[in-house]
Amino acid sequence: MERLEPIPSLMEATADRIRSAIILGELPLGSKLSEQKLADMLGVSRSPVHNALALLQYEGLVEVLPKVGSFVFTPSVKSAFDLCDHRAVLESASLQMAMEANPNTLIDALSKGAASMALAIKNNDPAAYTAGDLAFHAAIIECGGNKSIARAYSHTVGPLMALRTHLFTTMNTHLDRSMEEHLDLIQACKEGHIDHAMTVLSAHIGHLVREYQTASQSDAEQSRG
Amino acid sequence: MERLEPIPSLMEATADRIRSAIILGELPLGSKLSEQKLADMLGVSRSPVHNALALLQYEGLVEVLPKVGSFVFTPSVKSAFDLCDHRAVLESASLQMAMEANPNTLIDALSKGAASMALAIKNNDPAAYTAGDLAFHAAIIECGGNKSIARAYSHTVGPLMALRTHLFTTMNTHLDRSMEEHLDLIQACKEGHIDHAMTVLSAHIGHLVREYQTASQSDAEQSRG
DNA sequence: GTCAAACATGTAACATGTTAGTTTTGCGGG
DNA sequence: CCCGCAAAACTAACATGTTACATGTTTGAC
Repeated sequence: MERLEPIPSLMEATADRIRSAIILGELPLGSKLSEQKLADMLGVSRSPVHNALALLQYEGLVEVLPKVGSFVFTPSVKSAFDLCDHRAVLESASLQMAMEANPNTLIDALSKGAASMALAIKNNDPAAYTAGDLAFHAAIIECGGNKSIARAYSHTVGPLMALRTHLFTTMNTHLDRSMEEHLDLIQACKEGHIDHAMTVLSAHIGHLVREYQTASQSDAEQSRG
Repeated sequence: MERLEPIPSLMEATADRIRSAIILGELPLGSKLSEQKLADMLGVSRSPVHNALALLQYEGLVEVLPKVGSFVFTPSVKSAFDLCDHRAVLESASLQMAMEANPNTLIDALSKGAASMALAIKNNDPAAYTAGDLAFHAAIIECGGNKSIARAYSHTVGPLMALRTHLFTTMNTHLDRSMEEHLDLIQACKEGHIDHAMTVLSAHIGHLVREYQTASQSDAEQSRG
């Protein structure tokens, strides 16, 4: 019999709902999260909300001030850079590990991700593109085969997704260039050029950083204007 | 006025006590942690214990099976490797960042750590040596200046400390070689040879991995014998 | 008028009762 | 003797009452 997925606890379900709300931008950055109000809103008691907020604090999406309250995280430009650099480090290392251990598995997984991204561009479906992008990069980590790195990586996903959403109005993602970089990466892997692949990957994430930077600058200008 | 450090909550204090007990080997690997019994033992109610266990799960020191119980983590050889590799990745990256940003600060911090380690060897004080070692490597991360990486790094510390304790009977740490590697690293930094410094660092952590491996093999043989 | 101390209010942390799910055990049938 | 099933004991998850803390406001002294 197939291993069934564990039934999510109420706490986890609560965390999922709050996380989604943050990532989707329904809860603005920095806004206060009263445990009582969240409990009433979600129709549960305070316990699961309390524990869910603790979990989200570990993920970096929520900041908890003891005895005062919880708030949606307020990322600085620096922290966005840190997240991106961190991600680049983990992905580069995983890419190298994957290429040394089982390059074909990696290339297959990357190709699959790239295919769904290409389809998304064709259909002009940004959400699908983002999903494909996530899968592409998750595949690198997955193929690296290091559980500890995978865990750390997963903790960068939520905050970066939230950033992307909240800066979306001013972010103009260059889908074509992004797509091309992914294909370059696959090509480098196929040719066995690990160093070049790592360079491409770092550059790719570097572009993401620069987009966050310009987006946050635009945001700041809009705030002043 | 200097910023005072925040008073730890009961939950955090509870987590600290359980963490220490695991790292010091008072709670054996894989042993069951009943929330009720821990609460009675520590003289607190179940709530802070429950939340503390959730925190320790996030740190990787305990595994929680919903509705069943919590257990001290049971590291496999693979997971020990993963932790070491992960650490090597984070430290290498931080070393590079620190060398590019403010090499002198880094060298000062490393020298300070190395000094206390040398003193510990002179006094034949293994605990002090471990503390100096921790400070040395923490300094690399600190000087890297990336908060996201620092957070991930801190999550590798507890499990690795616990491993070290539990394998201590069979681990014969080569203090002299370890000390020498640290000094080599500082020298490479002073000369500005970033690549060489990263190589030395990776090799140093690689030695740690190999010690875990031989120690766990000895353990296995003892179990059979 | 200014400053500080008492107070009122709102908050999460903690304690504990209740519920629901899991594991173990013991008994009866094969 | 072994297997299956049922019941009991145990466990954590959840709900909620209580407490202690943080913070903003008012008031009284100077």
